[in-house]
Amino acid sequence: MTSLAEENYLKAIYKLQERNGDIVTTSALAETLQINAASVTDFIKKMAVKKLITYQKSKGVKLSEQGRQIALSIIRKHRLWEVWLVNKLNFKWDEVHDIAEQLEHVVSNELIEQLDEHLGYPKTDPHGDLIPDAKGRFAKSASKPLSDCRKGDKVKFIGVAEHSNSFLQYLTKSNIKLGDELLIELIEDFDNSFEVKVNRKDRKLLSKDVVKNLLVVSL
Amino acid sequence: MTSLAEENYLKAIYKLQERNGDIVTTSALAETLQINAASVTDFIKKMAVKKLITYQKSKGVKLSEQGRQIALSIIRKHRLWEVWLVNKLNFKWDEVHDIAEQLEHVVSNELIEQLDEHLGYPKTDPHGDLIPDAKGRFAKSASKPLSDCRKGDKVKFIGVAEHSNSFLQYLTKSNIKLGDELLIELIEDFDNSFEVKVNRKDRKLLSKDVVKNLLVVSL
DNA sequence: ATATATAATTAGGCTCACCTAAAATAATAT
DNA sequence: ATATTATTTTAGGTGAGCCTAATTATATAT
Repeated sequence: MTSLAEENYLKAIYKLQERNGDIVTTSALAETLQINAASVTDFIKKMAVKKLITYQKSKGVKLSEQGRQIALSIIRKHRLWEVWLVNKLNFKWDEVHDIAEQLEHVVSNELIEQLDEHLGYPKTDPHGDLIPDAKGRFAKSASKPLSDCRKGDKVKFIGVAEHSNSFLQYLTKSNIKLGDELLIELIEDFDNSFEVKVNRKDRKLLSKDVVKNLLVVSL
Repeated sequence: MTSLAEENYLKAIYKLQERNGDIVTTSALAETLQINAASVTDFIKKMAVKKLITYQKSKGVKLSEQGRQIALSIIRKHRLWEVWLVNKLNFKWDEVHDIAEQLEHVVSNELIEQLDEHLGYPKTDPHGDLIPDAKGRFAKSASKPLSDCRKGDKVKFIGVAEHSNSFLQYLTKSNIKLGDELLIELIEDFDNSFEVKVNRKDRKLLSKDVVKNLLVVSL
């Protein structure tokens, strides 16, 4: 049985591995988990004994295959619960994270498979993140940041690279939603801001910090 | 903030108070929580300091008003989740308890109120138990055990006094469901078993142990 | 009323998941 | 290459929630 703390460590390690490459440092873990580095050292030693991770002293940690599977199952649960909260309970996409953080630790395979069915086997969560299947597999998305696109490109907005409430609320306020079509009309040389046409209607000005966090696919 | 352990103690005390009268003994709590009596003594002293209960040394505990409210909110959550599991996720009434025991500890008022709405504000859970409202109030049901009825009585089966899987499964197997009409055709003197007609169709023989756990209202 | 049995409490300990402060190691700057 | 800085680990400690064994209090039987 894996404890709540272990699950949170595994999830954090998984996300840091995705983002910052292979090996995860003690301090990075301490920062994301908001836990003292000394405590992290302590804990990862125990996790290594349990073969949830591999640990090289003073270098950092990596998920074992077993650890990766557990991390993915938690991510699966988290994202399915988020879909439920938004699609069935009418929550907004910036309101679901904290609740899903609690729900993701509920243990029952039947529950999660029934939930998946109830939701119609969604492929993505409300932020466009892919939902792994029961075996921890998911298709790699071909998305890239809008900031990597060129003037004239026509793309579809399918995900966010930044999940903070302030960013999500900014998009809501700006009426930019997953699935919207974006046409790049101009890229301002000076500040790398983008002028885009949304759904062939509204013209919007998006700052550099915004465009790098919008994930899109070519149309 | 009340911890997981505190919530479980409060719920256990509430149920024991309902069942066995006002004051709850250390040993009764230890038994229901499957925790050593010495640990219970320890814990209830701390709960008394927090004013969740009143505690008289060597006599037992009672819920404070605050403790009662928390207990009721957990029971509310538990029962709403059970309704969800049965009505929306197709679980059977004997499969939901353990999952609801986990879900009941998720903290979010918005969540539980949205869930309530999503379910159409149910009054009872899948076992016929009443669901308290957000303020911890619920109507007192007029139900009584079938064993208190007489020959010739026509009643409706609306709840169970015993929630064990084996009992619930027995009822399922016997095709006896909440809402069924029961007509008492005969009460056997020797062993207090009942012969009843279910929904004006099937004649069923029910042992003493069964009839005392079927809760009914007169029709 | 006293002996016996049952229940509750006290005392001392344990594990988990955290902490701070100090020491050791690794990375960076001169 | 050495000094400085940053990171990681070690050592020792804490509170929550449990444990066993021993003691004290309460209930029951004679």
